[in-house]
Amino acid sequence: MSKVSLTKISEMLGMSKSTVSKALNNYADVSPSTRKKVQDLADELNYKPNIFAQNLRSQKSKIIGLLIPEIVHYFFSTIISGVTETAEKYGYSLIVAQTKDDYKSEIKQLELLLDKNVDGILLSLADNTIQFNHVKDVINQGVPFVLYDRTSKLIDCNKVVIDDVKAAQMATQHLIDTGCKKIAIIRNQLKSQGTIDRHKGFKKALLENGMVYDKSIDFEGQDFSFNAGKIAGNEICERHKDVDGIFAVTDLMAIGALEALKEHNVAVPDQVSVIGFSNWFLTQITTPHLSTVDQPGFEIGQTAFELLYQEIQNNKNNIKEPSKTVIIPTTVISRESTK
Amino acid sequence: MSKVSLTKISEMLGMSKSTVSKALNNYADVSPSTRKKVQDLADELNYKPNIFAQNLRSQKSKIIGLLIPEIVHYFFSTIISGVTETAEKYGYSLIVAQTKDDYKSEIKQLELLLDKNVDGILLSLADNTIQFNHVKDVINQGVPFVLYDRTSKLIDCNKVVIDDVKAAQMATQHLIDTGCKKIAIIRNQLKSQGTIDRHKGFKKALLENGMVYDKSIDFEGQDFSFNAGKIAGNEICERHKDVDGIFAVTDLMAIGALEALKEHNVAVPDQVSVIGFSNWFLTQITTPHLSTVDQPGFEIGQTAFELLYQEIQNNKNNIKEPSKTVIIPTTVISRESTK
DNA sequence: ATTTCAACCGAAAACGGTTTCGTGAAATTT
DNA sequence: AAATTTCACGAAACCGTTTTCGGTTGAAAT
Repeated sequence: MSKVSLTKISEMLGMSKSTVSKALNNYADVSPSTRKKVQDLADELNYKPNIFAQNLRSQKSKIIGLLIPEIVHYFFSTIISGVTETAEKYGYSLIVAQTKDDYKSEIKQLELLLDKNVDGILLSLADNTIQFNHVKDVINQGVPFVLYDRTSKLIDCNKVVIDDVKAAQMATQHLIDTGCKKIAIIRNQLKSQGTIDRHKGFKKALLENGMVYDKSIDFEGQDFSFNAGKIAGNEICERHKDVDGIFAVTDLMAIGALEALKEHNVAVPDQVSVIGFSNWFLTQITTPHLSTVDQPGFEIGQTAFELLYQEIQNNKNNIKEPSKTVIIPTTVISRESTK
Repeated sequence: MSKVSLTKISEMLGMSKSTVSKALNNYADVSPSTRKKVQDLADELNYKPNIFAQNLRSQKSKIIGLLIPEIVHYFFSTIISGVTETAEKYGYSLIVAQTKDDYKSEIKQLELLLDKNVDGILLSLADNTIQFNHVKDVINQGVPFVLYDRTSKLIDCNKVVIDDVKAAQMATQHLIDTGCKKIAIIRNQLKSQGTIDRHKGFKKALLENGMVYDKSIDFEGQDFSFNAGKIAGNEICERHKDVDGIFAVTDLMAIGALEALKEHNVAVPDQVSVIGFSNWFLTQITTPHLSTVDQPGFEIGQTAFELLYQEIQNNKNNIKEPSKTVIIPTTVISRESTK
């Protein structure tokens, strides 16, 4: 245990704990000689200030909360990684918890973080969160708060996101640029903002290139799983042989489609091109390697923390800035599944 | 802010803070009527005890530290998930940090956690950690501590692991049972204990089945990546056409080998069977689906926390138990890449 | 009428730092 | 030599809770 306290040091040296504290914290009003005496003894005894006492005094913990929909998920784990690394640079630690993509759990986890008195909170909304009083409450309490990735226009706070519309548009454009004439989309239900926006971007790209949006090759799965992608892929092989390009709103669906094409002996990309979304690790090890849109989780995490840190500083200095939204750029990554 | 403190409540009610505290904490020596008055006002004002003060008093934070070699990693993210869920049940939160599989960083992160006064630490050793004074120091300081997954016999503490020897033996046995006569192993250098043990298990299975260990089909890659697996797979296709089974010590290597076999038009599993190790998510979406050994991260995380919790309780009650090692069972998962 | 004993409450110490403010001595300025 | 400033330090309040240890009641037992 760190049994050695400030008080003990002060007693050993025969001075007051005020002086000892000031000596260690580089206050001006302590002479060089006593400063040295104090620091030497502190070093010798391997003194570490008791962080609980410091927290109580400062009402700060130097810990922030990171709330994640789903930890076991490539994209979100890169976000954890980005946040931890950046937080560490600023001397902050991270409490990580997951909402399991559930509204109720989100409320509960938020509550738990508040109970811990974290200095700030980073949140990506659960899929089925459509009411926001719980997060507005947190913000109104003055807790520094930023939303990342899954956000809502109904919440006024700092945000860091990607432009899903634009990213999907670019992905579709990539298919068009490489010669696709009839492009299908594979997606889940139009519930989450991400899916809605990607769908929008897809249609926008078609429109801008004078192509028609054909509802019969707009495939809606039950979720965004491998299987949902495979089912859609099968449909395409069996009933829509004229399709020569597929945009899937997640890599997993794209890979499912890839599997279906393979089983139907359809050559990728010669007969059909496929592009996914997110640039998960596994896109690099499929055959063929999957073209996709890079959704830079590390950078999103990094920026999210930096925004939060700014807010913490502003709070301390009593300045109030208007909320801003940072858009992290995405890029199309062209691999073997497109020409 | 939670501006309302115990002291304020006591002033409003005209009683001492001792009484208020006791009323809220269900002490016996407070009359039902005052207890009710206190609780009612506390509810009305939405009183939350200041956790910094509680921490200072109890010298506990109800936070534990989880040190991970690499966050962006399927296996380790399942561990985070298992630990958080279990910790939550016991009212604990989790600080997560990564060592990037580096000895120096491990020392530093351990130091940071101690500075935060966490109630306990969970660690999986970095690959290049071969000296253990830093962790022995932590243990000697009396901080509850358990090692998970990557451990060392040179450290005396609670551990939770899998039996790599046995798991590898079972994987190899599965190949033998499904008719393989000449089995290659693909692995990285024999440095980490995990690899050493899996290699050992592989040879043990051969021995017990009266098969010879052939050094020429023991492939050592530079790391355990997809590419290393693919390189070995190419070697097998080009120079060892009699091989009819492959055991790779990681799923990633197995998938690399799968890719090489595909490119050489070798049928899996008809000509060559392949089995990996870990049961990463991606083994379910390769073609063919990869047989593998399930390494249950969630359960490892769960057990690791429970051991730590036990240790925290024992510490509190001043009882000292001998260290124990819990072995989490693994199972062979037979999919399409083996017969 | 005195002792006994619950039941109920509060004063105060403790946890371990930080920070304000005051004070005496020394150094400097008039 | 007197007035002023600087320097170095300490006393004490403070952060908000928990917990020990008495003390004051009123009722029951002697």
